[in-house]
Amino acid sequence: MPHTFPKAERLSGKKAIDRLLRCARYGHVEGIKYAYAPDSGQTQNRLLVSVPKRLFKRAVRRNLLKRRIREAYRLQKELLPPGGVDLLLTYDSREMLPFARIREAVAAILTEVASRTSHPGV
RNA sequence: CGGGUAAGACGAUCUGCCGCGCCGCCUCUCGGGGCGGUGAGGAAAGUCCGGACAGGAAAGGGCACCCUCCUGUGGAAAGCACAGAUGGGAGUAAUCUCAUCCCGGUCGUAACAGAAAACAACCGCCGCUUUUUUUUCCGGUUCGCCGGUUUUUUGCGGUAAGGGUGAAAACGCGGGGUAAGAGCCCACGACGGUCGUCAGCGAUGGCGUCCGGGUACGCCGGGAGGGCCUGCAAGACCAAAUAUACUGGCAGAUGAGGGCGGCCCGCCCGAUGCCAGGGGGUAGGUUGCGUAGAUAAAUGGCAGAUUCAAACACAGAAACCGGCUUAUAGUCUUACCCUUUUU
RNA sequence: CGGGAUGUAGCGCAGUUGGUAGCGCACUACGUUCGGGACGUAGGGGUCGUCCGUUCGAGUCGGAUCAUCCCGA
Repeated sequence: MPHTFPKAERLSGKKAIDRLLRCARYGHVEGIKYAYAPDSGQTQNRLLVSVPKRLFKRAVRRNLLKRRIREAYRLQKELLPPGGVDLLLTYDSREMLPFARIREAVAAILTEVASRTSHPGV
């Protein structure tokens, strides 16, 4: 699997986001809250990244954190097999976490979501 | 050498791997793929001014309301820039910084302190008057006193020099003058103004001349110039689903259609129902939009090298343009100032 | 993104032509009561969001800055 992140893998549009939030199941690891909803009808997974303004007032810092989260997802996306899963990652710390910590957190989230969506009976 | 002032520039570069937005070309199994190009700032920020652009309102003009206010030049304009003028303030200095139209008003304020905060009054000083003289002194004496002077006291008047408080005290100094005093008068100086002249495009300044005498701040009025309101979430276009103005067709009180559990019967409610066209209009999309131009929003991650004390300043375009203000590690250039040392 | 508004005691608010910063509730002490509440008396508590400027003197006037809140598809 190539480590790419094209436009089709980005979650956009008001209806798609409404569907995700309405059907979402939530979780939390260190520094990041996440929500996911399977069976979006798409063949690939889609990702939405958010860093609240109330945590970081400066746009430069929000942009940097969003880029780090996206990069962490791009490099580790094989942990979550493609199957129409929509995923929302929301930053949830007042500290600027370094890239290594964010990568670990995203890996944990992807592993957890993959186990729950691909083996629903377990 | 060190410290400082002013003006200006930069505020990372390169290599490897992976990755992103937009544009062009090629390929294509129409999902995509390949190649090339391009891709954040000096403030992109705050939203403090101005302009374009867009919509709304409006015959024209005035009042009201709001903003601006020394001079010249630049500029589309600006609470803009540059250069200057006058008067303060900071600094040893280079230099920085603040203020600024004109005229008027029985206009207001000046806390505390102080006699008084600008009208005056009070203490004091001076003149006249009254009173007290058992109590100062001098002169005259008919030895009873008389006149003057001094002290005390009453009233009237003159005066703003003195009152040392305050952030601020009614031009300064010298002389004359007076009962005592005062710009009351005079000389010099300071301040404000008239006129003349010279310099300057001008604000203004120099010189001469004559005149004047209560300060500071604020408020209100006057003059000149400018200003309609709202803002890209403005505005324009395309346009699902649902409801529907309007038009046409069909069915319909001889019951269309709906409800009672899916069908039949039965019961109940009952005048519109179905189809097609169609305008406005919502979600959504396109445009507005730019040789960066997205639409949940692109410049990043990892490793290394370089100059190096350190690559860790402030900070991310969302419609555009000209300014202002604020944040900013560090580096460089030019001019100048100060201190110390050396020559 | 574009428009607005507000910061004063623990909380809610006053505070005009600049001159000792106040009110209500709350708090502390005392009184009252067998005890508590209520009531009465007395008292404490303030970088007036922050930094400059004007002034002899700013909560107040003029700038800048920070924070919070509201409105607009």
